[in-house]
Amino acid sequence: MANSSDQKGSKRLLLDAIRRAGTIARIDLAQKAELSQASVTTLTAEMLRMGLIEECARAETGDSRRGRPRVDLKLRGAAHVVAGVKFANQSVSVVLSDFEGQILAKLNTSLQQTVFSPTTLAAQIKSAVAATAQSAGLSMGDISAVGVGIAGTVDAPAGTVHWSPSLDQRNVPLREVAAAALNLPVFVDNDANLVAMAEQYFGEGRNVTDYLVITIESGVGMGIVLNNELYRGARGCGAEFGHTKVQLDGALCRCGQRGCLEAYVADYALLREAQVAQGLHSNVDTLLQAARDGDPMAQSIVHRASRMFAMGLANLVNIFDPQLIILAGERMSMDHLYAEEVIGSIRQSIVQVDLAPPQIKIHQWDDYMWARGAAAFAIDGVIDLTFGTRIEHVA
Amino acid sequence: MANSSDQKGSKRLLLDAIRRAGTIARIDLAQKAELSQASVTTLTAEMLRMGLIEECARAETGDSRRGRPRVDLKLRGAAHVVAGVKFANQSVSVVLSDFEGQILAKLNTSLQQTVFSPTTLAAQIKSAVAATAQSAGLSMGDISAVGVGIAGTVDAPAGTVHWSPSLDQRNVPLREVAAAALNLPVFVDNDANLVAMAEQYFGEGRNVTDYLVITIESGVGMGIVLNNELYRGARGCGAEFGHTKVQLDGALCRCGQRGCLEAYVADYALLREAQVAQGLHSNVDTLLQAARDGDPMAQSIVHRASRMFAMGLANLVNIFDPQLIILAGERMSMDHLYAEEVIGSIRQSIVQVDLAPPQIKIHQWDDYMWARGAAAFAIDGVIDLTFGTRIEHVA
DNA sequence: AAAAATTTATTTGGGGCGTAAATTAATGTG
DNA sequence: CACATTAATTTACGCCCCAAATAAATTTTT
Repeated sequence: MANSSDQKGSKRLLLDAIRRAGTIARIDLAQKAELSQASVTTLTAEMLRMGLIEECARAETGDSRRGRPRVDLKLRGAAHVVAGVKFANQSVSVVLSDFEGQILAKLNTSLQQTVFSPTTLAAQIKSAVAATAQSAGLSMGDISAVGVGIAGTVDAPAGTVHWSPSLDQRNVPLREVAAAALNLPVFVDNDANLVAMAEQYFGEGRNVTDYLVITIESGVGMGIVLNNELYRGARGCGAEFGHTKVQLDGALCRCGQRGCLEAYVADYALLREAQVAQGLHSNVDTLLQAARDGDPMAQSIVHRASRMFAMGLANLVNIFDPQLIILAGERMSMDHLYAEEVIGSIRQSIVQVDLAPPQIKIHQWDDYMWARGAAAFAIDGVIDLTFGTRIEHVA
Repeated sequence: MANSSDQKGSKRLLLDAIRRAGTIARIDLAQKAELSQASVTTLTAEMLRMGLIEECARAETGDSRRGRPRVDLKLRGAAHVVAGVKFANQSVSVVLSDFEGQILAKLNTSLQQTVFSPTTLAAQIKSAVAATAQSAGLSMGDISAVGVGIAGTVDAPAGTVHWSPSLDQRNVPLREVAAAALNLPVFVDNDANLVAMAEQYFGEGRNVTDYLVITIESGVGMGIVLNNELYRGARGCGAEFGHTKVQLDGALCRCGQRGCLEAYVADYALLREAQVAQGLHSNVDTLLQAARDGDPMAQSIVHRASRMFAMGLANLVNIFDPQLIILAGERMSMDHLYAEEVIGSIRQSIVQVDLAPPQIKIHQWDDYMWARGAAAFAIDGVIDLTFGTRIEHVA
């Protein structure tokens, strides 16, 4: 009975510490990972041999300490190339990343349909990845793993998609299907979790153990990282922040229920109000501009959305007491929700204690935020495969 | 650099498994704990020698299997006596428990004041524990550890109380103070967490890894257990479910803010409405009785409280997607919040997926629920001390 | 009743992992 | 150049857990 996944393994621990630090000397690594210098030497030597990390010249800081100089270690970018795929409603975006997280290529492809069968969806992923690889002068054979993010409820450990707006079937074993099509290891997760991964690997979550990541796309998503690990809930359908209720019998939501946060802050919610109010403002940008220009109706719409959003966030603080909340967005059209006013409002709605309230950081990403998260997920998977901490399901 | 607390240790793992199972044979233990039979033999032998567990005759179930019969193991009750203390507004309740969780004695003492200095509070604890011990024919010397639960914000790992309604100072190192007074190891935690511990050790949480425990006393409390461990948040002031907002600019709460769940479902909230409505119903019981008797005003008050409560719980499900939610209460006066109607309402307000929704269990405890939780906390602490996984802070 | 089969528990020998302490390496200082 | 200092490596060892072999205790078969 091999204890398959309960121990992360010290190598994994060190690799994570190196990634978080960027570059770090062995002696500091020993301290951070709470291992002896001897173990660090042994384990890093092995990882050097495996090509996962490399030594690098120490940056020329005027650190004229005497004694044997430290030698910094860093991840070896060339160790692996992974692809991150975000499957959205209208498009597929792909990022090719090296092992350090450096982006080698990006590509966004628009889709002709919105709903696919599992095999055609896998084929879409394959062709998108192949095209991206080609643009970087690489072939599929150069890629070590593919991370796929998709909206819906996903059982990530199992690799199955219980339901997704992009799939015409339920309970699809997407990891197997895609792995067979691509002939590569594939890792699948809910798209909100991807952003949390992106923050953990490349963003604001690098040196924090417990945090929440909130995203606003067309809906409102959340990723929960506790004790450095993604929290997924019992059925893999937790973190549905967008459908927490902020008003009894409130506004009608896309999900069919009433009073969901999403029904107050999402694009469609703002536009719904805008139409009633004036019959104009066909898109969110013009609505927001009107609010900025002093239109009272527009201001009222935006103001209520902000307050509802602040209330939802304050509830999260009261429940989780996280170190940090990251508001991750790709569009500035949502900046009314990320304003200082909102953050101030949150501060006033949380339980007051002596201690400083959680940090709230706004992290603006580009359009490839999700795909980068998928790439992070793929890197994570590659490491697991390398150290045998995850069972592979590849054809 | 001893890695102090990152590994739970296999002995601890086995002990927990034995506790959860009640009685269990070694071979099943090996499977549950994912250890080899060899390790189970070795480790249980050691724990038998330490007196923590004991073999017991197999219950006479008609299991006429052939082969060497299994020998069940169980916790050895006599291994330790611990005290659990719940410090409430008007009273101190104490439970003396053996290592199995069997209650040896209980005692409730009413208090003359509500606010104490740290040393007098510690003295109160000491005299209450001593009196309870005496009633069971025991002395302080027979007690291995004391768990203390207190309202307020508590940093349990550090043993400090940042703020409590029972203390006249802030940031009190209550563990040290009480340990010095009692000359025993003391463990302090927030009272809401105690109930979660009680459920984990003696209640509905025994065979569940991820669950929430909701309590209603004068306020609304929550304990979060994730991955078999109490989640405490970054500052130790999370899980403030009672102060999550369910209504923008809603009813005024004791905490000074508006729209808190507590301001809709707590005793004082119901009575506030009752007064406005009719000027009668001086206590919750008569109000509830009036509602049952068909009084429309009373029904309206109770109905709204139920709906708000359901909304709050549904939000928790949407956020955590737990396996189980336990509604733990000591009084039936709150049964309107625990009714089937509420549970049905929750089911309708959560994100709908194919999978079965989380279980919701109602667990009615007696008045000593909190003190039993404190005892569970003390047992946990004793085990940590025994296996050296926690640093002791005793005088 | 003895032998065989079956199931559980223990013993044995060994391997992996990480450590403390000693050693080696590489630098600055006087 | 000796010496102090700091970092990294090597060495020897201990702990923990496991697979396999063995022992123990029972039922079934003959």
